[in-house]
Amino acid sequence: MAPLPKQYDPLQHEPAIYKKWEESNAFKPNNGQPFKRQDKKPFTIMLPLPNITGSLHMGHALQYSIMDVLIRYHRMKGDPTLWQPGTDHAGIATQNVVEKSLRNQGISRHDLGREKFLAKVWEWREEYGNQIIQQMKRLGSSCDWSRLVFTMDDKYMRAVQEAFVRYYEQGIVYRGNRIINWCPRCTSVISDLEINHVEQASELYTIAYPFSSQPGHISVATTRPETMLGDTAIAVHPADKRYKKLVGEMVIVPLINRPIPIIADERIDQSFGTGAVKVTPAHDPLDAEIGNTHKLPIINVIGEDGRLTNLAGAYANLPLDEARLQIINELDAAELLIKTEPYRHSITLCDRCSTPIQPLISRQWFVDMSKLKGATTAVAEQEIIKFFPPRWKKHFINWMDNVHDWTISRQLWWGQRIPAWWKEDTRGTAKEEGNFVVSIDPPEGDGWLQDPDVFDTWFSSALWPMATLGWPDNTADLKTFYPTSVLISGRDIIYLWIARMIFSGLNFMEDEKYARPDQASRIPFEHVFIHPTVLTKTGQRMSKSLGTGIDPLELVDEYGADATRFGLLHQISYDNQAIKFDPVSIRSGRNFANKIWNIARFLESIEDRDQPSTYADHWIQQRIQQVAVEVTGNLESYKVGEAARLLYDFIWHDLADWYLEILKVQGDTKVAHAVFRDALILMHPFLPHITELLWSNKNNADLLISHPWITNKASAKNPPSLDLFQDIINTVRSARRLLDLPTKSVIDLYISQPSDLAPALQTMTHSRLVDADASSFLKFPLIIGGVVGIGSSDITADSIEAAAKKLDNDYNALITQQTKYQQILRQMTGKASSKAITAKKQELALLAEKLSEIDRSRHALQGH
RNA sequence: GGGCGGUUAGCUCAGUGGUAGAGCAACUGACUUACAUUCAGUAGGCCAUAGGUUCAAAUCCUAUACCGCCCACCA
Repeated sequence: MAPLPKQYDPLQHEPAIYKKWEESNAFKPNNGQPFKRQDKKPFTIMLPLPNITGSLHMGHALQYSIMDVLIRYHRMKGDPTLWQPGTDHAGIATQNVVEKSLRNQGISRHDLGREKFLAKVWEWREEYGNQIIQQMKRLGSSCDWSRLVFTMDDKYMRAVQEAFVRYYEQGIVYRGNRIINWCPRCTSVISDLEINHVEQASELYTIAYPFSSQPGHISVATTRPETMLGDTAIAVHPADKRYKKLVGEMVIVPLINRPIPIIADERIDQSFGTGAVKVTPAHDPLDAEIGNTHKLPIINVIGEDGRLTNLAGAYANLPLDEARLQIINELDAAELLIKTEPYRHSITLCDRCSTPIQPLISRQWFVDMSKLKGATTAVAEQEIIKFFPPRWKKHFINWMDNVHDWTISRQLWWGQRIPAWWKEDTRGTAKEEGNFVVSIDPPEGDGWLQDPDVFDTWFSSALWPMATLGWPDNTADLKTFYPTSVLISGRDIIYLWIARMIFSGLNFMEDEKYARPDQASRIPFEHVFIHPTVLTKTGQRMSKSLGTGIDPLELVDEYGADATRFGLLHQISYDNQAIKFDPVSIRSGRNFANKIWNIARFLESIEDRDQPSTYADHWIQQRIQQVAVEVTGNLESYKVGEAARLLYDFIWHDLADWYLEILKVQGDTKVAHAVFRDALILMHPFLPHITELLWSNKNNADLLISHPWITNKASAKNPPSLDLFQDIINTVRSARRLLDLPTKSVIDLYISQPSDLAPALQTMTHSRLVDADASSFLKFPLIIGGVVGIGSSDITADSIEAAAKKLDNDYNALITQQTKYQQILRQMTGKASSKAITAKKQELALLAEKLSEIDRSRHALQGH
């Protein structure tokens, strides 16, 4: 084999290695072999399905790195391992993207019509929809690509429809006319989870509503005067003394002269504004509830186009902001506008397009959460599903406790059509019951029209763990891989997706057909691992629109996939909710890969020798066993960052800095090769490409990706320690600096304890060991006890003085410490555990020893 | 309005009861034949503040401040 270059070039190797894996079938569970009677439980991760509009960002890069580490670890452990990939049609997001590109050509989707528009979306999807899959591969993700699923595959859509029909039959899905969040720009309803509350400067208007049968008025504060056209009551708190007598009176809505009653309701806050509130049941969620209680009429004055409706009389068709201006002006002219004051309050915006949301009443499909939340909360509460880190359990339960019914219909074109049928196609006229049929196929007979609406994207992705495995059929895959092992995600989709998968799974797997006797067998996954969010170095959110994003693929191109993965993983901690990403860590990942590369080069270059094992050989063997145990433990508990750091420190410091330096002089090369081989195994999940490459360079017949993990237990109770050796070397090195000895001059060295690493010691310190402690030697105490003596003709009077000063300083520092420790020991006596006291006494003994060593050294110095 | 995180060296972060660590940056030295994407070393911290528990607190408890995130129907 040609000699390896000094520097590892990841770009030259990574794609070819990936190809080798793909061709080997390693990504498939059991290497693609049919399942026999499995003794081992499968390990399965469902990929949080990326949108087809997506391209890889930093958050993905981290998430996929974590998942790939766990997948590869379990695969090597011998678990039948499945990483199920797929993409999401992403209704609103995709429709918006395609609409935007059409708009650039001056076309609206309405110009094309539904069918032609959908054809365009499919075209777009063909071209760009799998971009992120390619990017995942570049990162080394070992998904089973043969199972790639798209949420609008025929089979998947069938499952979605099936779920809807079953929910309907169970009475969980219903069609209702209720107040919902309407986005005028998306022209669709959206769910409570797809809105954002943003604080904004605005005005609070106080408006006079005159009494109808007496002089005077009642004052009402509002931030949205235009909704007054839909007012059907004024509400006050029943205990409010100011208004008690007025309850039951009628007032006139200004400008439109509609009489409405004053009602009493406990939901009113007496302390806010005037304590009297206008009630607009059609356009405010709280008002809708109040209206419902008091059986108030509902007047829809805001339409789905964001303009006022015909019910707004003279204001019909006006855009909202214009209507507001006009109404304020007219109120002012009529002297009914009492005051206008600046006011900060939060408005709701569409999560997708930041358009202000209009609450309005509309006929939509809903999932009745009251029927699902109990079981869902229970599996979290009883830890049938476990959260990592555990604090997310509380978040989850809290959200479930307060969850509202879920609006699942969307007025979009791109998506999965709702399988409901009726005779008239005018939406809204279909009655709640009796006037439509819910079934996958159209009902018998002519004239049935399908509901034009599509499902919320999350309704379909909620079925992901089941539907990708073949549900509603009770397939072999479903039997084998469901429940999956762990769901790994950022915290942003805990409610949008994770919660919905859980209640979908619990509900649909209950059917006898699946033979799932308890909740533990129905849940979609056993663990939920919430990983940190990736922020910019300054703690900002990474976003394309803010220009704060960093493209992970650029990092991959510059430093390689392994370096990018490792750099990210090295930065995370199990308990952290966010990392401030610094690209320097990727460079350091690249350096680490290079370090590994050069360790391999070095091991290639040394000749095998038949030397007996040294103490260092035993030490490194024990160390890697320990590391293997700790890394394994960390991976089992999702401490991926901790595992990465452990490996980094072991490889760089223990193995390269110490062991290999010793090996240059003495030691068993067989041990070195074996330890490095084990290190490659342990590092493979983190740096899959370079480890695979070096593995094959070592003429291993198998692929590392499929090689068994190290499962030995750490054996030695008192593992050998290199402390003394390291202490000697460090002490000699700093003594050299102190004495200003030329780097290359060979010194005489006496050590108080013998070492079987004497040859290495001499080389690493440029010294010649001597048996006896000559009186002319300068003595330096070791940290762990003992002393080294240094003799050299290069020692000058100046350097002796410097050494004396240093020793004095050290001595004084130790005296201070000794005093402190003695005091602590006195405090501890009689109160602390005997173990702690013994430890403290030992520390003191060591201190005393060091002090006397220094003292002797000082005396010796004075002799010079 | 509620909840959850965080606050440790210039920067990014480890460290869950025994008196503080790493990497990067800075500074000093070295092209030591695996690696200058390297090696050896130096310096740098009242562990946010105030109380409390304890022989002993960065660590446990309580408040406060600041930063971040999540949830929420205050017109």
